[in-house]
Amino acid sequence: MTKRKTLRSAVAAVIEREGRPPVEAIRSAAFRQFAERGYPVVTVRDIMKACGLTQGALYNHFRSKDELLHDIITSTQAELERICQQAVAEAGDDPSAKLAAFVRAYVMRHCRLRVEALVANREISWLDTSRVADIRRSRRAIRDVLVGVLVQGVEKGVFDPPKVDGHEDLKAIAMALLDQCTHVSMWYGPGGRLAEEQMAALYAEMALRTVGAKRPAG
Amino acid sequence: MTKRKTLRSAVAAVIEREGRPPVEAIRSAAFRQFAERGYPVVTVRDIMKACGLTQGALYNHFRSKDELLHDIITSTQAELERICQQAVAEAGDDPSAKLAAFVRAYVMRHCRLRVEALVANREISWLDTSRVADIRRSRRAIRDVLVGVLVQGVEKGVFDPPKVDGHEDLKAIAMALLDQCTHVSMWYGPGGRLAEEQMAALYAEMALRTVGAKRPAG
DNA sequence: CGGTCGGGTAAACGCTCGTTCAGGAGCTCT
DNA sequence: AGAGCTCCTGAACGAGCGTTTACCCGACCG
Repeated sequence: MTKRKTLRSAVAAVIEREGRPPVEAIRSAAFRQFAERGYPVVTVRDIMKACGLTQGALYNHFRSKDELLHDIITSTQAELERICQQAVAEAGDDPSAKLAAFVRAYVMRHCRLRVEALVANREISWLDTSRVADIRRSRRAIRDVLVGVLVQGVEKGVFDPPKVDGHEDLKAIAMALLDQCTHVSMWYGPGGRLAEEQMAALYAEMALRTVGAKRPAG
Repeated sequence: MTKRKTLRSAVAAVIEREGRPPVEAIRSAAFRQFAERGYPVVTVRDIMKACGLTQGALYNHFRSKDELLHDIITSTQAELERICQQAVAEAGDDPSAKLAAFVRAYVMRHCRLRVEALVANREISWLDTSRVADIRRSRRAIRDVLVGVLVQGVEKGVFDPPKVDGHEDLKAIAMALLDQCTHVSMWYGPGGRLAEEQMAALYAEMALRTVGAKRPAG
């Protein structure tokens, strides 16, 4: 009936132990190790040992160590881009609601998928230049979503952002907000005092204050 | 009279070309390259070629590549710690003035000494654990200066920071502010629209808004 | 003016890296 | 049952790393 003990190949052993096929196990082990120690010092042997295979087996699933990194970063980054756009799109017309939704989604994701976010943000530079361009484009897209919200808020008169010498620099403000939210993944841990939702709420509030959002009441 | 042409050794050649002794030239070349490409992928040969010497000469000045990194990071970090403490100390008694002074000094430094700040913030993890402890201690010290200012502001009733579920988490807010200010060094460049002083002013204003500082007028 | 010595050179060492490849084990299909 | 396919093993390869070493030059001192 059961096919438990009939599976005895190396790949079946991985599935039994990890509950998923080797490709997934490799991706996950790589994520963890890249996050903990950094791409250049994690060896192919390290990754494969962590999922109970030998070095050579990597090359049945990825063309190179570089492609492995590119693969896990792009999937994470694309998902993040999708989440941010969706959050803004679903938040209605109010710029404050859009900003809050954006920040909440962004922070939630960076708390919940800490490891993935950390790798995607810290390890791009090891990719070769053509691959790194992809990721930078996606980052710029996310930044532009945020800038769009800020512009709209200013035009509608519901944001009153800081000015330097009489002019706003919304791009700089957007960068500051993104830096703040992104690097939550560097220090937030499940041991912290605040839950993910509380972090998201705190950061949304800080963002609204930063841009000078006029409050519904008070 | 002049001793110009009498200096013809390799060390003298470095001084003539770089205007400083080899130790300094090595430190500076290492800074630049670590910032651009990251500690693990910059080789000893790279660094020494950049200042016109051969690999072996490094070991007349530093015990190892690791010690070189430790040396340049600790000096930068100690200076930053000093600057932050001094800024707060000289700002008088008003928490808002202290916060603004802290942020201004911190951001100014991260704009002006972009490269140094970038290395000190990004490359610690490659040091061995006993050395990394030093740096973390210094970072914590800086954070605690900021937390101190926030606590004082709240006690005096001049700050009204965001609350989650009725409680403030000043440490989280301090981390958010520091993340924001620190990562200026990742994207700020002399080509940007804002000068260093303008960046500092912008970030100080954002910080004051974030903590809900009551304004002197209005 | 010859000895001393700091600080350079260039070759070599041992090691580990990413990657390749010949060989083999187990699954599926007829 | 056996061919064929997928996928893993484990040894091997060449390159590049940080570091050590033997040697040497030029400046300084009595």
